[in-house]
Amino acid sequence: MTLSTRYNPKEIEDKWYQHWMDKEYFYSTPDDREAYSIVIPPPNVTGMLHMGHMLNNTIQDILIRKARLEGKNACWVPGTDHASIATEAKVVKLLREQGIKKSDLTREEFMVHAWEWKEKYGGIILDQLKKLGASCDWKRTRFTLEDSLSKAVLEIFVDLHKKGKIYRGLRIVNWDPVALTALSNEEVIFTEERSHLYHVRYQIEGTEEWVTIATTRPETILGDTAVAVNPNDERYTHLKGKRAIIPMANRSVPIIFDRYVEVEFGTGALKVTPAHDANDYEIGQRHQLETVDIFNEDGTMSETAGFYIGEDRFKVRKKIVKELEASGHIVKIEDYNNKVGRSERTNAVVEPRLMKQWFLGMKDFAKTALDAVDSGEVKFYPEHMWNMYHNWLNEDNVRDWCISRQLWWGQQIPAWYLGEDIFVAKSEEEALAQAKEKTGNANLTIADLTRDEDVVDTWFSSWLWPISVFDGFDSPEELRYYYPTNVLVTGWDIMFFWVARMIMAGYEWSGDLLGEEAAKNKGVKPFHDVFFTGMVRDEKRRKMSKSLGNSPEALELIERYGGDGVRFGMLSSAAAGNDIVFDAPIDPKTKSVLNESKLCEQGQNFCNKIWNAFRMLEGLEIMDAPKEESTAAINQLAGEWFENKLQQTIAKHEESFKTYRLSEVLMGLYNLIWNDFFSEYLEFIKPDYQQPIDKATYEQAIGFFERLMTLLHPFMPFVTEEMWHQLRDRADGDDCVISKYPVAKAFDTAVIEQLDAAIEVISKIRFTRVQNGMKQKEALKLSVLKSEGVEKLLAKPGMKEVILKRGYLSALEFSDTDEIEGTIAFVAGTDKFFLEANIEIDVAAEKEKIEKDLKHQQGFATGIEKKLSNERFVNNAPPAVVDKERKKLADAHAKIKLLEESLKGLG
RNA sequence: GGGCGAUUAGCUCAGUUGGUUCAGAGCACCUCGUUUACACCGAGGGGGUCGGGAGUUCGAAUCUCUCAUCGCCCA
Repeated sequence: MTLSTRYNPKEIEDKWYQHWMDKEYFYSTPDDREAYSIVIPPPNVTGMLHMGHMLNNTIQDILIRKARLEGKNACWVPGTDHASIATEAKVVKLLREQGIKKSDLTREEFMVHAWEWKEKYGGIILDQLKKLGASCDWKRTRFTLEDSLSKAVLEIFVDLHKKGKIYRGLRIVNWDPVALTALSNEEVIFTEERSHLYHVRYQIEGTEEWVTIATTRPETILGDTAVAVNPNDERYTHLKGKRAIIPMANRSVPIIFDRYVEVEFGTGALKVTPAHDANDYEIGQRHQLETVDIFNEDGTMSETAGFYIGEDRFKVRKKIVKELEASGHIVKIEDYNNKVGRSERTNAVVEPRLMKQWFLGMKDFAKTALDAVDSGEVKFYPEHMWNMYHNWLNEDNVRDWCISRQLWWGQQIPAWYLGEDIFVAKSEEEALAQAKEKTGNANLTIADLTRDEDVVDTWFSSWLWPISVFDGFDSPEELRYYYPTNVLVTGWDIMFFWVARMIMAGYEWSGDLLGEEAAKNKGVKPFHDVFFTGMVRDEKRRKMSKSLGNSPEALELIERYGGDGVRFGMLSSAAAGNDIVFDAPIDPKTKSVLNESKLCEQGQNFCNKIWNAFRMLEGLEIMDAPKEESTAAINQLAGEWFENKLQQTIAKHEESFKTYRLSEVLMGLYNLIWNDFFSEYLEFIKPDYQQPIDKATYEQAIGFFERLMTLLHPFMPFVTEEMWHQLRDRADGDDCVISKYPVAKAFDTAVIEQLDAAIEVISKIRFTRVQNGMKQKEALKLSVLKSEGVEKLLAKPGMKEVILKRGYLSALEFSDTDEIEGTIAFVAGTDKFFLEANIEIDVAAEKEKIEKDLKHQQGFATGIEKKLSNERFVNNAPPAVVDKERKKLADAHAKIKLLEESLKGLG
């Protein structure tokens, strides 16, 4: 059978993924083995695979596959997040297209539509992950809104309420006038936007005097209930006890003195609108001000405003400014950049509104979450992420979490109202029982109670994810086995939304759920390590996102370069934790991103190289024993050398894995496989054209190849599985995905160095040939000036033979003289070699080259001499370092001597 | 305003506790090479005073300070 010269990932990748699924290799149940568990950061159920997902999930897959190869019980739990706001918006939109208004539906009817949508379109992303090779335990696929997870949400809501941590309060909240729901602080994105600072004058009541305030939001004037100045501001002290008249509304409001007001800002006088600004609200609280809410929920002016009722706030701003200008109230208008908060989901400008909402007190939680990381129980990679985390969670910054959302797609808050009373309970029955007890009225029915219409924030379910995916709230068995999970791999952008909160939840509940003993033995944290991946950015360093259109299509990339190629590309650009600039170029003509990537191409080329190296091996004829002793010696030497290189690499990679330096491991394997194994080892053992190879060497090569495939498997699962099966006839179930990961063994650097020295000689021979326009493969004689070192080196069996073979030499001889007619000399290591040259030697050019080298060596030697003559260096530096310097100097001197002699020889 | 990170070859980035020629990788570039596993290839090469300045040290890409530029988080 002849194999194509091209590796074709398409059918191969699908074939093996199906095979792994059929064999249920990704399926995990608790057993005697050590568990290695990862929970996926659940992508939005509405989501499509993007570059961030690919990076994130490739990393998780690498870790989980490696654990599996190491014989651990690897369990990667997949799933999706119900994403209240995003999904509800999608469903509402779809219904609108069908002519159905959400407001015409009951909650129950809406939920039926929403679930239909979810079943039909949701979770496409999980299938996309399969294309990438993700080895999730698909039987465990979870959804944050499924029954058992929702049940857990209600339970912990009730629990936290009992503990007094959840409360319902009247606060200024972030209101999204498009999604028509409150948001948490984390869901508001502040960006600087160009706007204006309006200076507006208010008349002092009963006088002809005016006070000028500065505001960016003149439309809120109608909700003003005071004018505030700083008590230390001498400009305004005379206004004590006076009142100001609000333009248009013609209401009179007090002039108050509050230290919050910045004297330097604007005019030093501030209009106070307690209903529409968090700071103003606090001022209002301090001075018992009235709050006047002038907006409807959709951001239009309300009846209370009294003007422009029903018109949008931003249109009204313009109209009011015009009106104020006409009435002479505008003193001046300045250009001004201010921070505008927009809803993360709808991009609507968030309106601060005074509302009753449910909150979770964060003080204690924040401390728990801080301690977990401070104490080192939970480790962050990269470490500096701790700073951001710490900054957010410190007492001054952390604020209570608004957890209620005015939506339907989510877990409905388990609170029932009867008059002024609130009953929080897991079920209606319990709530009713509570109500009966409280009121003493045994005749109450559930119809007398009104359930809270709101749902909880999506993150209020996802913070339980590491516990709830193992059904930890129902039974401890799986939790005791898989929890704490080994590592969480996620982008740092959801550090506060999710990571910090999972830590809080872990410490809050898992202790009780695990039971005392298990909690003590295993710990209650949700994960040991958090590996924060960087954001994937485009050429201009913008975050890749669908809305910007700057992200290549993930599936297109896989289609083009194969899953392995894309995995390689993602990872090779992603050093631990740093943001990555992905190389997908932008078409200058269309301005749209091209689904191309040099890095992925490199990965694809790597697959092809592996494939072709195998084709060479596969095409060899095999004989029992080598015909010649020299061949046997070379093969023996090559095998020894590569075995040691391999062990050296494995050991190094173990260290890198510990700190999640995965791209380092991948590049290491790339070099080991391509350079050391293919370019050196295989070339050493490759027999002459159409000659057979001996069985032992062939077996050894296949053995190396096989181990390399296991090592590479976590990174490039498809090509390695394919090669695994090409390399040998395999019994059923003998698959690379479950092969045995090599354990690092001792290695001998001396063995590595010796052959490396020979490789240097070979390389110099080639260089000499290229420099002098000589043929690469013309058999030439090489001589070497006798030295102790080179004699010892060449005495090693196979060493001389390997130089002869790879240098295309006719002979390799020792010489006693340091000048040989008709040769070109070069220095390798500290030895001088003479390559036969059947050409006219350009003496001048040769001299120039030697002089250049000589100059370099002399400079190098001078540097070291200076160092060594410095007493403080010799006395203070560790002896090993000094010795190395001495050795370096001796080598340099030896080289200088050889070069000088060569120069002399040339005349 | 508070905090974090970055600045190394034309480009994208590695460089772990300061010490093996440590200044590196990939891509790009240049020269040569094709009946020999692979041109998605092979052999060889050029290219950076590690953002500027100062300091600590026997020794600094690495530590400290400072300036500059860029990016980000929080207010």
